[in-house]
Amino acid sequence: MLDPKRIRNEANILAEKLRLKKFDLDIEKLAILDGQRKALQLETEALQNERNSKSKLIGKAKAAGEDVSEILAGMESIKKDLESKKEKLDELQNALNDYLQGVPNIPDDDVPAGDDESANKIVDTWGSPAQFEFEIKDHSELGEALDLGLDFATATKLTGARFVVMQGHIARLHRALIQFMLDIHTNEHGYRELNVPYIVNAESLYGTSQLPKFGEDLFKLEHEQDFYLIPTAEVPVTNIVRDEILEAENLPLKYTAHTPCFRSEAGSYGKDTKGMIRQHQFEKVEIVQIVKPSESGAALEELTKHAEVILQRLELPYRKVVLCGGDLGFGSAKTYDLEVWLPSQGTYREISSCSCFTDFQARRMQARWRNPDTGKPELVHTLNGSGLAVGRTLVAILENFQREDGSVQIPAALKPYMNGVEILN
RNA sequence: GGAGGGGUGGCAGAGCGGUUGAAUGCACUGGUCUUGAAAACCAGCGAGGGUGAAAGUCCUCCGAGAGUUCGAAUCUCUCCUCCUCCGCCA
Repeated sequence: MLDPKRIRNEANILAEKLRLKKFDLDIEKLAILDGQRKALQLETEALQNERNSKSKLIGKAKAAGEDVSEILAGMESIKKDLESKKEKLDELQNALNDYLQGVPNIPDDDVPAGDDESANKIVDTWGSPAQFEFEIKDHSELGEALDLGLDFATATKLTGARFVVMQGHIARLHRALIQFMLDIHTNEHGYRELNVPYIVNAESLYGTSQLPKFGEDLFKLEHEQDFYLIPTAEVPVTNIVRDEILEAENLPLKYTAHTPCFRSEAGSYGKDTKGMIRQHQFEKVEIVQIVKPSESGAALEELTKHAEVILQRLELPYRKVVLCGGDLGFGSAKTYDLEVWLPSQGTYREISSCSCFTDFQARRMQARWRNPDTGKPELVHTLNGSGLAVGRTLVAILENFQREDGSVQIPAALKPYMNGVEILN
């Protein structure tokens, strides 16, 4: 959520910036609503004040044994008046709040303009795609051909479309990737490893802004309480700081967690129907940082680098792109996508998305730090990125390290995790 | 699942219908004292919001929500959550 004060004071500037994100800020509607709010709030609070001071008078008078009927006389009308005003005020504030909840974050100044992904800018390219002397296969062909490999048919029986069963060496490779990623982030990049709930409440989803706008992407549980399966570890991990005031010396907080992610993938029916690219359940190693506002720009660069290291160690060719305004996520001020080379598609596909949310999530969560310069609680900045999406990393390895006979070489960096297995066949 | 007891400021812990946003202690910040530190003493010290140029001022918040009342941290109801005991269980 944006700062309501800022919207009040700089509506035109913000509207201009939000146009980059293809969002049309309704300044007029906001001005009207806020004008009504202001008037009504003043009246309501004046009435509350009157009620409070008269009630205190009654208390005093009673203690002194005096007659209170005179003071009591006007109270009934104040009460009624207050009740109706309060109700209207609540309605107004809800309407304002609903609107503000739907306003996306302001893009950073260096975010390129553009309507869709075609306007994203390539920042960096690492490695070069291998040249194959034979006809290449895609990951599902490769995986299904393996004796102990990918088994989509069984998963369909067990559950339905967009799930997979991994067997034997592939399952091990999947597990090895998780260990490998977590080890690097904890040992080399300074993140604390967390194990978190895979089910969260609605409040947490509001905090990181999956709700109220993106509820259709979530799996909701049938339960007395509003419980949801997490769509990403970002939700439980970032919400750790919800309603907290952090001490400056404890910042930055750097967390990593491996979790499954559950997405209903509503509205993506035609896309990536084959294979493991888009599943209802996949696993991810997430990295999250909670930082002082002045440090969030540098933190995004660092965090993205941390995700890149994984790709480099795995010898997977990739490129780094900065998302243009139109492609930027709802809460993000700036996002780098890391895209890995997929030989079967002859293109780069997203394998990590690293974003800085500035104070957007922090305001929703009331996640603050005590600024020693002011002594006051101020909002933190939050960042997160995939480091990396495990299923897609597995796909990339299968495809990039495939050999003519359909076997797959394991990248050297994973050898310590594979119990001697060097080739999948 | 059953039975009982709790949830108050950074922490501990009073308050159980009226001048209580909340005693007291610890912690923290500033000051006095001291060569310096400690101790002692004095003062300050929750969060969110409105309004205002500012000083200030007003409103809201004692797990959450609803209710009773002129007035609720205090009374009633529902929910959440924690602890102890019993049962079941990976």
